[in-house]
Formats: sequence, C-alpha cells, structure tokens
Amino acid sequence: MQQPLAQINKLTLDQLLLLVTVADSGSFSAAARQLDRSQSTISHGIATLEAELDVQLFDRSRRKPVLTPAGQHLLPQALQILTQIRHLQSDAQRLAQGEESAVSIVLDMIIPLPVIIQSLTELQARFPAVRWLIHTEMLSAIAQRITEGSCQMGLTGMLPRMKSHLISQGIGKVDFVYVVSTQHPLAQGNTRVSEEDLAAYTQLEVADRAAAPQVPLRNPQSWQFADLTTLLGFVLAHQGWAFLPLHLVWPELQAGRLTLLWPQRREHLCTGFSMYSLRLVSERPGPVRQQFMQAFQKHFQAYSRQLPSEAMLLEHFKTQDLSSDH
Amino acid sequence: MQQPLAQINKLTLDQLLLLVTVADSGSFSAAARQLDRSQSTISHGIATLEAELDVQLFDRSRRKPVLTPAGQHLLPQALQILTQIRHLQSDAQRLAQGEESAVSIVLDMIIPLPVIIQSLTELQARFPAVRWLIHTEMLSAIAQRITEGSCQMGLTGMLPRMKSHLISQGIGKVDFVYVVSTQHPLAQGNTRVSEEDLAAYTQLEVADRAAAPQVPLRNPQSWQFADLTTLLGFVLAHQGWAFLPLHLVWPELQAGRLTLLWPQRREHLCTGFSMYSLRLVSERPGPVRQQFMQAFQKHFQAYSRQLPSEAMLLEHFKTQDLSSDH
DNA sequence: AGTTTTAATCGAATTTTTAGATAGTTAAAA
DNA sequence: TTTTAACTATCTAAAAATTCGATTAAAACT
Repeated sequence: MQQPLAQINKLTLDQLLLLVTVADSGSFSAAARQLDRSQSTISHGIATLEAELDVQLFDRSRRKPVLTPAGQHLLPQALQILTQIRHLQSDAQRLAQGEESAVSIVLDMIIPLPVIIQSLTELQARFPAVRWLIHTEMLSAIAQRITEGSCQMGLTGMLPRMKSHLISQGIGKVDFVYVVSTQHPLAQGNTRVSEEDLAAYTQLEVADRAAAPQVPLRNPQSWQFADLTTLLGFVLAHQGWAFLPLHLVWPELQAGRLTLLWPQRREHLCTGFSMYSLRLVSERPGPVRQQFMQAFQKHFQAYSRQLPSEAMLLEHFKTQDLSSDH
Repeated sequence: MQQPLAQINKLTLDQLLLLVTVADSGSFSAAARQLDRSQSTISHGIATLEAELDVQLFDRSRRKPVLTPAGQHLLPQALQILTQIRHLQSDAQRLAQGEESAVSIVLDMIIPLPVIIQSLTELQARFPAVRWLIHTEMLSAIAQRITEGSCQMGLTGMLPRMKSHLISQGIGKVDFVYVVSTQHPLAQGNTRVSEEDLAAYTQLEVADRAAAPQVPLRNPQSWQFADLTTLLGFVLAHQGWAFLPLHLVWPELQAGRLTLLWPQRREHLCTGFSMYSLRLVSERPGPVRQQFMQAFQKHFQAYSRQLPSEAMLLEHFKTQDLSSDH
C-alpha cells in the first residue's frame, strides 16, 4: 500500500509555487509577470494542480481569481513546504561551501568554560544549521578521542607525544598556581614553602584515566580526581594542596578562601602552560571549525586580560603573606 | 532579491523522493525496483539533484552508495518535506470529497454542553483536519447568526418564523420545569402553585438581546438574563422562580437546593420543547456537519436517558411535597 | 577465477513544459 | 450605454525534460 508514495511525484513544487504566487499577486497574469513566464503557463499549471488534487483552488467567475475555501485551506501548507525547500537549499549551499553539518569538540577541563560559551554563542549566530557535540575530558583522554575519531577537534593543555596522524597548534597560555585552603596548616606559616613542607601534606591532583596507570606517582601522598570541580571542592575543604589553573581559583583567592603557595624551588609564582588545538591530519577543518578557533582565541585573550598579571599576582601574594604573619 | 524563490522550481519533489528511496533501499537499483522505474532514471535523477544542490549526496566508491555527511544532513529534511506533501494531498482528498475545512456552529445555551463535547471529541478523531468554531447564543440570536452568515449551522430550541432561506430540522426534545430555591417562600407552601402565587414573586427569565425589545412582558415582575449560568445563580440565591431546562437544574433538585413547582394551570409537570438544527438553504452540509448531527443525536439520546422520566419526576415531586409539608 | 550485482553513460523515444496567438469574459472608464 | 483595458482558457507548435534499454566497467560474492 505504498501507492500514495508513488503518486507523490505527480505533484510538483513548481505547481505549489504557482499557487502561492497567484494567491499573492492576485491574478494569473500578475503571477506570470512576477515569475517571468507566460500567462498560459500559469493557467495550465494551476489547472493541472487542480486536476491532480481533484479540488478547485480558485474561483474564476470574477475577473480576478479568488481562493476557494479549499484553496484557503491548502495555501498555508503549500507556503510552508516551499519555505522548507528554501531551508534545504540553504543548508545544501552551506554544505557545498564546505561548512560542516556537525562539529564535535573535546574540551580539556582546564579550558575556561566562559570562553567556550562566548565562542559558541558567536558561531551559532553565524552558522545556525550546525549541530554541536561537546565532550569534556582531561589530559591524554582528549588526544585519545581525536585518535579514535569520536571527536573532530580537541582543546588541551597536554601535548601528546608527537604522532604522525595528529596536528597540533598553540592557541594561548594558561597560568597554573599552587593553592591551599586558607585554613590549611600550610597557609599558616611562610607561604614560600619548601619541597619538604609540600611533601608532608596531601596533594590533590588530576587523574589521567586514559593513560597507563601511573605506578610511580611523583608524590606518594596524593589523591587523584577525574573532575576539576570535585578536586576544587576538596581543596576548599582543607584536604590538601593543589596545582591548578589560575582562572579556576582566582575568585576563591580574591574571596580569601584559598591561599597562594610559592615553592622555594620555583623561580616564578605562576607557571604558564601552553594550550593546543588538536585534530587528525585527515580531518581538515571547514569554515565552522576555522572560525570557531578564531573566535576562541579572541575571547580567550579577552578573558585572560580579566585575570591578574604576574605582577598583580605577586602583589596579592605579598598582602596575603602579611596578613598571615599576624 | 527574490531570486532564490525563482530557483525553487529547479528542485523537484521527485528528486527528493529518489534521495529518500535510495537511502532507504540501500542502492540505486533497489530504488529503481521499488519505484518501478529504470536504474538509469534513478542514477540520472540523483546526479541532477547533486548538481543542483552542488553537493555530493552519496559516496559511490563502494558497490552500494553510502550517504555522505551532507546527505545525512539533508535526508531528514527531504523526508519531512515529503511527509508534508502527503498531508497536503490527504487534506486535498478530504476537501475533494466535500469535507469542510472549517465548521462554525452556534449553540443555544439550553443545549447540554456534555453532549456537544462528546460529539466533537468523536468527530475530531474522524476528521482531524477540520477547524471548529463554536459560538454560544440564546433565542433569536442563533437564527440571526445563521442568517448573517457568521455561522454555518445552529442548534436552538427556538424555531424562528419560517423564513425561506432557512432550513430547520428537529433533533430531539428538552424538558423544561418550574423551579425555585428550597428556601424561597414559594417552596414553603403547596408546590402545586396557582398563577397568582407565581405572579406574586419575581420571575427570572432569559433575555432575547437579538429580538426587538419586548415591551409587553408577560410577567411585569421579571428580571432578564443574557446567560443561563448567571440566571441559575440568582435562582439558587432565592431571588425568584424560573422556567428552565431539566438537565440544567436536575443536579440541584437532587441535592435539595431547588424545589419543583407545578403550576395548577399546567396539565404536566414538565414541558417538552423541541430542539432544531438550523442552516441556510444554500449552505448544504458536507460529511463533517452531517456526521456531527448524527453524533449529536446519538449522544443527546444517551444523555437524555440519564435524566429522570416524567414518572420519576412525579415521584420526586411527591416526596419533596411530603417533606415540605412537615 | 568466475559469477552476480551495481552505477554511469549514451542514444532514441516519449512525455512534459512552455510561449504565442486567439477567443471569450469581466470590470472599469468614457 | 458604449468603450476600453485586463483577465483566463484553449489550441498549436516548439523546446525541454524525462524515461528506458543497452552497454561498459567496477565492486563484491562464490
């Protein structure tokens, strides 16, 4: 019983266009002028449509044709179908220009989320037809997702061992700092802490679930987390110290809930880690991914400027040192 | 800048059908078999579609074609458009068989609403494409709406003076009874009331806003209402007696909030008034209105059977008389 | 290696679409 | 009332498209 499906091809989009144009312009002749076709074509086309639907669409008893009730009922449907055709054509045109129909991205958790949100908001307006698939992973799990093909591009702070099928590109730096809860013993004394002081307390660090199990942990006294938010919660609950992205802890530092630590062996208070975009060599990015990267870098720079510079951070370190000396 | 609209006719529904069928059947040849057309037709059609959209839809490097990402993106849109075409054709077929695209009805307020709701529920399932327009009026306002053309059909208890352009048809009877609040003075004495007793108290009756102002009111002591619900509210508030449809007051009679009155001059306790359907001679009803009337009569009869018969009503009258004699 | 299934291509026949000319009708202008 | 302008339906011939059948080459299965 697929007969109606086979009869679909009897109906023509052109006929629907005629119906809409005639109803819009008010007469067959006007429609002919508007479509730059002969009047007889319009007349024949409407007649054919009426014959195929077995319904009279226009009442021709007057000089200008007027829609019958049936015509009034079917006109909006025809209009909607034409609109959808336009959308299909528009989408096809975008695809023809290399625009991706769907973009999948893996984000490292250390990527500041506001930057992603700003970038996607901007891109969504420019490419409304694109479907976005956003994953979040940590460390080597990002490169793994790219390699296995489940994501087209990744943003990460961890550059994997050079593999021939991967292409990486620097996109900016993220500052990392040592922090501990203000109530933690480490925050009570001199915050220019020694390696031994650090080793004496638990380190809260990130687990690399994708990499091989790390038998020789740098710090035997470390707890591992697969989620930065959870990790930060433990830090705030005075469970240990951690080495975290500045943008993640800066609000807490300002609120006085966290204290900066400066290991004696470290030359600088904060350490900049480069961020990279990753993709397969074969998965050449289309305009959507290219413009996403541009938008990301733009918003990332603006975001970074809101964070304290190293000089400002030093200032913050000194004032916190003074207050804790009391 | 209506160029894209002019290019719509380059695309063909048949091409979209080919896309969908090939994607569904798995190969050009299978699609050809399914559509009962030659394989070269399918091949040519898909090639034309790809050329017009400027996008490759199928990857032919293997034996069987597989959808490209672009094809995957456009396939659901094509499918949806074909579905809408089917809907349009289905609606056209209904219209061709005389099915109304919209039905407008005026209801007299004395028509029991549950019957209307049941009828419309039944019809909506059978004619999902029909739009319903329901008005509610009273007395001569119903015939007026039909005459002026703002409604196609009406259900009323008031048969207008025979007019040549109107056609009426009996559809059942509604029993009317005299009622008064149980706390009203009329309910205290003998409820086989005299005409003089009735005239001594206020009558609450229906106003005919469409008819000419009724200068000579039957009862000088009457208040008029344009809404039955409001009227009933006044009756329940002991403001006077009224002559109302039994179905409207029966719940209140059972609850003991209202008392039946039986004027001495009346031979029967309740008076049956015929209900009529009205329409213009020129507005010949299609299948929707015809089946609506059938459904209405069916549900109206079922509804009437739930109401007390005259014998049951007499029983009720006697028991209420006994209790009020105490 | 041989067989089957498949898609692209080409040419010819068919069907559909289109424009132009004409006739007949309606509505507005004179 | 007459005249004029604008409109639709219809017919014909030409142009355009669709379709099929046959053929070729490639892919997958036996």
